[in-house]
Amino acid sequence: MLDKSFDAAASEQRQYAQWEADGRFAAHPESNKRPFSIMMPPPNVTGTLHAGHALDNTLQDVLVRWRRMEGRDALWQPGTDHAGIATQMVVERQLAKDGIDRKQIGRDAFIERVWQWKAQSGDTITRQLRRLGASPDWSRERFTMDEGLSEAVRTVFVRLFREGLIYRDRRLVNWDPEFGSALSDIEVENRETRGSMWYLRYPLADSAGRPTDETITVATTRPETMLGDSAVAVHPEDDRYAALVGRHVVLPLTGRLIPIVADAYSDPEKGTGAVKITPAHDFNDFEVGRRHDLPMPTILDAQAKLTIAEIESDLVEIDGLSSRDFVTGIDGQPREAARRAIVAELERLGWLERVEPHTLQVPHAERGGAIVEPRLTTQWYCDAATLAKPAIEAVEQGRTVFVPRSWENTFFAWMRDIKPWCISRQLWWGHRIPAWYGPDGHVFVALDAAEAQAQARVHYGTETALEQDPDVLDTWFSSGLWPFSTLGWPRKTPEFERYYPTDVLVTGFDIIFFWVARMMMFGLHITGEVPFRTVCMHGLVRDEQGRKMSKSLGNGLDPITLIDEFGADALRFTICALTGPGRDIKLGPSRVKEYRSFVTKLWNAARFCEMNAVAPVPGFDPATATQPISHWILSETDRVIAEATAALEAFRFDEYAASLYRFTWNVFCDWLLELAKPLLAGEAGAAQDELRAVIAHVLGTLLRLMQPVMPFVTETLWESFGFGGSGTLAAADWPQPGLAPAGAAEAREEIDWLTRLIGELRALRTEMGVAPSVLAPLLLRDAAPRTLARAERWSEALRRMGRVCEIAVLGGSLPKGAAQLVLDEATLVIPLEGIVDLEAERARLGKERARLVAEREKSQRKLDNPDFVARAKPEVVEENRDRVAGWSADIERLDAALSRLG
RNA sequence: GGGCGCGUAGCUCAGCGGUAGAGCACUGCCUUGACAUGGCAGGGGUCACAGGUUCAAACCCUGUCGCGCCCA
Repeated sequence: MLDKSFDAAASEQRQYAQWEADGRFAAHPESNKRPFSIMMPPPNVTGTLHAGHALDNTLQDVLVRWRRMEGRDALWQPGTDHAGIATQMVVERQLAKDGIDRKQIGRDAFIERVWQWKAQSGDTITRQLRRLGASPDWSRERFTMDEGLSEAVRTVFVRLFREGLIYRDRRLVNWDPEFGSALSDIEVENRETRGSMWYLRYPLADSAGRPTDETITVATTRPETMLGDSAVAVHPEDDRYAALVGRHVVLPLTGRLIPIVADAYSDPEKGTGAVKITPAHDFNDFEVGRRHDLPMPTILDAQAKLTIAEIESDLVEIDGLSSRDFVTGIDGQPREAARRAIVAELERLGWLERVEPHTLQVPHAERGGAIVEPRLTTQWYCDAATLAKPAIEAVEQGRTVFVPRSWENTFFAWMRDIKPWCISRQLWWGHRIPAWYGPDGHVFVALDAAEAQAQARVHYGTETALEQDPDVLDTWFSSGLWPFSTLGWPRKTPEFERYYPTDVLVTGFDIIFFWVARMMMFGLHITGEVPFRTVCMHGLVRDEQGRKMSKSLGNGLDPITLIDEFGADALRFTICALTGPGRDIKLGPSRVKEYRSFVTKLWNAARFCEMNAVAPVPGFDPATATQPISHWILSETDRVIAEATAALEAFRFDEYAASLYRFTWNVFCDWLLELAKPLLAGEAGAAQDELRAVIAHVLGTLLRLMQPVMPFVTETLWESFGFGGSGTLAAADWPQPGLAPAGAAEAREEIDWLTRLIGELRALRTEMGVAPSVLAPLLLRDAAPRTLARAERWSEALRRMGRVCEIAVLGGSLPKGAAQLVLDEATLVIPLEGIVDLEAERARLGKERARLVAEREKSQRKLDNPDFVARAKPEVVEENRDRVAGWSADIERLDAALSRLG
């Protein structure tokens, strides 16, 4: 006997353990089934499950569980990411609590600490994924810093280096001064910030290089960088400044002479139209500097402190304009302090013209939040533009398809304008770059130290000590290899042969650049094949008000709390129900609570079945069912199978959930079980046996359809009903339509008639204010023999659901105080003496008549339009003719009913 | 500034060329023997706005307004 309510917590623990013990999640590369593979986006190894993971993994789990039932050999590849910056930051903070700096303990000891931290917290998120019910093949779990995956990283690095697609370059890079590392473009987020626009006057120099009274005013948001200016740029077509191009200005504070150059980068509309050029501290200025071959002095160091080393020798003392003492005095100041000092000094000397409030975009490190500083350094780069071409083609040709398709535009836009990818990071935690340097700086790139040493021997002709590059690779470099490195590549493995390219990637659009693009580039270049055939993009999880979840708002949702409170099935179903194509979802406890009642509804429906001795009948064939109710529910079941399957095929998780919800609640519970009640409570016999067998069959089908989204409650019911042993629903067959036997169309019509009749009766009684306890006769007038037979057949259901006490044919005149209904060819008379008032009934029928007349008008107007009849599709015209005819007949019957009232 | 998306019932959203829908919320009735985590019935919408295409527009096109995101 089923408990009064579903105990989610107990079921979850037991079922999950059972599935794992039975190896239900395992891929079978040796099998001859058709493979189906999904790569789980690897979460941060030391992270915890957030709402975004819950969404992403629920969708993947639904797909995987469904495909397994379809008989595919499914590989859902799990694993975790070492998340270089994030993880190193966490461990550094831990050390900082004990007052330790990582440099004090050294690289090896620090890395040891990170591994310890990983060992301690590394399985948190995989445990949490289990709570969610996720069913990846845990036996194949991988970590980006596993030896195999690290070998893949080295192999790819060496290969790309040899192909010239990885190289070292000295150029401007995004620098995180707090962390002391380079970042890639996309790890920087621009935040709108209120700041100022400073207008600085620079004096023009005469031919001897001395300052004159003439000045040019430049506008800048970063006055402190003026010490590193190497030009002033004006637009080539800006008449105001045409005469000044080629002359020089004397840079205040430093006394250095810098040229005025013409460059289209300068926008005549902005500021004064003249802009200071600081090539070592601004990306646009860097390009201008390259075009005009300008010097590029660096004036901020790795900590973003002022450094004058590169300008010191050029400092010139000019009274009222520049001062060596001032400049040397602020050497080593943080950039903010340096700015204040420089602005104050310029103002004191009269070179600050004015200051205006100004909002600007300030680059911040995506992780950590430090203000990013452009900095001139030598880093390793990957030639992303070259790698992007085949990736773009693959999507253009549809070898990889985005769902929804519109994301392809975002992908194209970014890929077509991709910049060199800075892949080196000045961190300790990560894949160390497989490059070694000789004493003269010559670089040897090799799979390991021994191979590098061998190269050096050849190069130098003698044994020479080498030093490995201290830097590590961007984390996304290794995650870009995930679809094949997890399958054993670069070794030839059966897994790689079988599961690559993968079928689907499910991920949020926020990492389309970070991850999807990199996997496409690497996958195609390294293996020659796309990494996945379909990319299913979903949105972000927001809170119930639609706000982005953030630590600062404190509105983050903990999926585990939701699971504790409402059960994993409820959370999973909620996620599916809310996941429209590519749209953000608004999630919160109230939404999950809403859908928990659906889990409860299913449970109670099953309980009812159990109490009525509904149980699977071995060998039962639905095709042998004979009763209309059986035919009807089997054809409804066919429909839900088709709908659910089509929805999953189209990645429409919302439609999948909605079709299950509708069928379970509005068909199975509201009609099938209600109509079955009198039959189940009635005489035993073949009809009752058939009905029980059919209900059991439908319930079993329903459990199978729901297993992917609600694995726990369905598995529990599956076992209790004896559909199969414990934990076997996950391995059951996916239902196929075709259950309804011949004659189902007739049965559909009959049950449709019955439900319409009951609906009309209920509405009428409510409108008349008839208490449910009062039963009323149902008299049929002008009813066809078939209608009479149907009414007779369903008399008990009509009694219970329509509150009808007896059914009879009405030939003569209308009884006193009777209400009338028009249904198809028949008029139904419901005598309710003492309740129905003649005037009220007349008004009610009149209102109904008016409604039908209005409906008929709409269609008639169309038919009166010759263009409509001539041009509309014939079936549409026909449909409207039918409607008009139907309504006309109904109106006639209503008129008859009205005249009978007298 | 460029691109993408969204504006449909109080809320969350589906529908994307042929009679405006669902869930939740709301109102009324119902302690009927699966479920009050329930049942039954009901109210509620110039489908942001303005043009256009079409026999027919929430749906297609153009523009406007508002909101969001991404890229400069």
